[in-house]
Amino acid sequence: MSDQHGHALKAPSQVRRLLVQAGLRPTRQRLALGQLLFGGPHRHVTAERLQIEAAAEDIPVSLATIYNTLHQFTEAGLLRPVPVDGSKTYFDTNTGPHHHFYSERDGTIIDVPHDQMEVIGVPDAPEGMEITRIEVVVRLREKSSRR
Amino acid sequence: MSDQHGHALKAPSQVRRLLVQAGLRPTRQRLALGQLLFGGPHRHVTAERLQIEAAAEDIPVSLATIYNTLHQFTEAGLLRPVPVDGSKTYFDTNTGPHHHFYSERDGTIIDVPHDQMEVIGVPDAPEGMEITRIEVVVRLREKSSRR
DNA sequence: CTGTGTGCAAACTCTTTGCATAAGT
DNA sequence: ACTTATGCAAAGAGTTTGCACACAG
Repeated sequence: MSDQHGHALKAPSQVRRLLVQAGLRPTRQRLALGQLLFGGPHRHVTAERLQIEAAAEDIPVSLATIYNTLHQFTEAGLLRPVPVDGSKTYFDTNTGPHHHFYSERDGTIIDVPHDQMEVIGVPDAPEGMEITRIEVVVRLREKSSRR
Repeated sequence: MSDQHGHALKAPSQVRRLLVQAGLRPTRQRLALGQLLFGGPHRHVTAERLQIEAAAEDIPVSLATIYNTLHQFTEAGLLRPVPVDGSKTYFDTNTGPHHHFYSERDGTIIDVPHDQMEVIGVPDAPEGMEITRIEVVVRLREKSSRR
């Protein structure tokens, strides 16, 4: 349902519906964060960044609530953590199948459509286990200026 | 060059040479940690685990030194951090091209030989950037106990 | 009203740092 | 001796938790 690898673009009323369907009360904070997350193109955010953006919209939300909300959204399937690197946790609004470019220089994450890059030869999962998903991260660095 | 995807198996004298070549003094602690890391098959360790193992070998090493050493080894190209998930940092003694299984249940990492699993259709790097490497993590969970 | 959500501050985990002491060459 | 490494404890970063108050239904 809805768009998996397109854009998340949701109007305020749609964001409200999203929350309600997930069994989450549409509170001021959750609506604001939901709007920031799903109101535009897909994005990759950290808790810290989201707090800054919320504050800029004159809806200051405590970090505790940001974390609570990010986890609730994740459990509801609206977000997905991206294990790129380092200590910070990134959350991706795109929960569909796709992969990532990761710039080691500035920590930027860029989506790579699923149909553009594919993994072949995936071995069977060990006995009693099953594959949840396959994550591909293409690490980038600044090109060296000589050759 | 040595073996990239075979085993790390090094005798004590070889470990000593490894350190010296990397410009690191072969101290008691570094030799012990080096032996634990490179003395057998390739492995994936956390700082904490390494400390426990060192202590078991009657060479107690402080956590600060463990971290210092892991980073020095990494800079020397003897180790490589594996960005699987979560807050802990895993270090892989296999610095050659290969990929990983990651068990979400117990945090176990298993190597997948590079020639067994391949990524096709990798897009060009953005302007001015180049690809350092491609990380593939196949996430596993216990097979459907429910649904 | 009733119960869930929020904010605050304190707690926690993993990792890093500063500085006095110990060890390698 | 001279220099670099180590250990300790304290500080830091990111994330979590407990509890009183606030707010949505």
